Amino acid sequence: MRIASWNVNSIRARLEHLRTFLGSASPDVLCMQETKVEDEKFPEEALGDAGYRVVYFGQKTYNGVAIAARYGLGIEDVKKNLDGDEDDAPRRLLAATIEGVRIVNVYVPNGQAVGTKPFAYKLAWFERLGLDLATHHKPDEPLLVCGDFNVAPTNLDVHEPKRWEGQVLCHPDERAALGRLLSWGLVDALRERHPDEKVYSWWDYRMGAYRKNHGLRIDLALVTSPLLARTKDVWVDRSVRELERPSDHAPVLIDIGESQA
Amino acid sequence: MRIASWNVNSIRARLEHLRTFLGSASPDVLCMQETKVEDEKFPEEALGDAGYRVVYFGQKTYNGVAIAARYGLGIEDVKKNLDGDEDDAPRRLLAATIEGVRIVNVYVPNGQAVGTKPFAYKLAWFERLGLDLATHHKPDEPLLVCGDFNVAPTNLDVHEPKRWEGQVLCHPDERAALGRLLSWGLVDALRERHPDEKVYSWWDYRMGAYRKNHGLRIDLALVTSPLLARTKDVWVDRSVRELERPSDHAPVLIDIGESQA
DNA sequence: GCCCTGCGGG
DNA sequence: CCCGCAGGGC
Repeated sequence: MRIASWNVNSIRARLEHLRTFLGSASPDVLCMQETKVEDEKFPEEALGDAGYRVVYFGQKTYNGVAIAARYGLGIEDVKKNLDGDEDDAPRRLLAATIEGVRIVNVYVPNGQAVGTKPFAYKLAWFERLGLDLATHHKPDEPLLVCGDFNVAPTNLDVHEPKRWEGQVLCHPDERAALGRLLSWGLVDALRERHPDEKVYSWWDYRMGAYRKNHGLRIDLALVTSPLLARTKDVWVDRSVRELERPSDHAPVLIDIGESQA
Repeated sequence: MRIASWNVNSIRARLEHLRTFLGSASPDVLCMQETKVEDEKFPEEALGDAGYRVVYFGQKTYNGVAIAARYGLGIEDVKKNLDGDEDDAPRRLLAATIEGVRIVNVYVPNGQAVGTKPFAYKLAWFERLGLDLATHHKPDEPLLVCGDFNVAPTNLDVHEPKRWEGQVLCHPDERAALGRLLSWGLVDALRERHPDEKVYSWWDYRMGAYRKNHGLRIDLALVTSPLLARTKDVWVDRSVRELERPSDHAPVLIDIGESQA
């Protein structure tokens, strides 16, 4: 089973690229972030025409998450947002079980700048995500937590660590929060498979960052040990980041083999 | 010599279509309206790459006119706006002499709604245009006045005259104003050559008007008798109106033969 | 830079 | 329906 995660930066602005990606990478499941569309206006038909059933949880202008799965795959036990989130909370989490794999699709708050209220909200959101996982799951279940984490785990995941040191996306407090999440029983699958590779998933639209490969790896696939054992490979597909008017993120993909149970 | 007139509805939003049109119709001269760009930001290079020299007279957001002529053709005696227009007047007229033909490129005010102040301004603009022509030209000169006139000359130029009766673009006062312009010594070249054809040049973006061919002919090529004698044909080229994200107008083209003088 | 939301103009 | 613009987010 191939699962992809992609911050599309507006699903309506990215429909053509979405078709291109589904056609070329052919994932069985696609987790999307920053769909930026309320559910009533979600382009369900376009996904259907491409051969995917989709569940979505979005809002106007900001945030919004969705999971598309190839027709024939069941999408079970859908969960929206974190426990305790009010109805008007930013829509940042969508979880579902597909082919026995629990998939938690997250769009972690960006945090704006270190020391701000949004930054505190981001750190708290990480803690609440940890609580959520501990409440509903165990580290020995096949669980994938993927999405835009808005944190580069280590300096290996940053093109120019000096320039980013202490900045939002690279701050020790964010890395520690991610670390606590991992310590529960998750592994950063790409880094596990490719311990030394410089791989990025996001390049700022500004300053010609993509052209210069000034990127960060902030889109992650975290897996429990039973899923890690089934993981064949993890990689970033830059092809859609090369197109005209792309999302600022490239998709992360993970190939998972059959369960031996 | 082939001269085209096209309301592009933002030249920057239409650059790709513009290249397509110049490549397929291959006009020697292209008069554009609603360029919607200040002169400092005019995409002169794109036109140059396509093989055209260009003069322009535009402003931010609204209006704006330009004339492109194939390299090798001279662009002489450029005139901007009507006599008496202040510097801050809407930029709606650009005239130039090319290959001995005086070309007056106009974007007549829309008029918004009958009875409004903009409507009165539109009627006054027509009168001032007439004065301008009478001041600077004679009906026995080779003169072309082309552009978006925002008037459908007769009900033959309207897909559903009943629905448009008395409305702006079809109101008797506008038609009379256009009539006075013609009475000075101009002929509606397309109608002269095709007396009974239903031909439209503009279709509202809304209500699927193009799909239903609910159009109006408001883009005109008016010629003096010496030019009429040289006119081989006049037509509307719908090809660029069929593309994705088109202008709401289609170009009008006129083919003019060599002077016998 | 590129996305969103309104708004005003057509 | 499709432009432009301004303002905010990332």
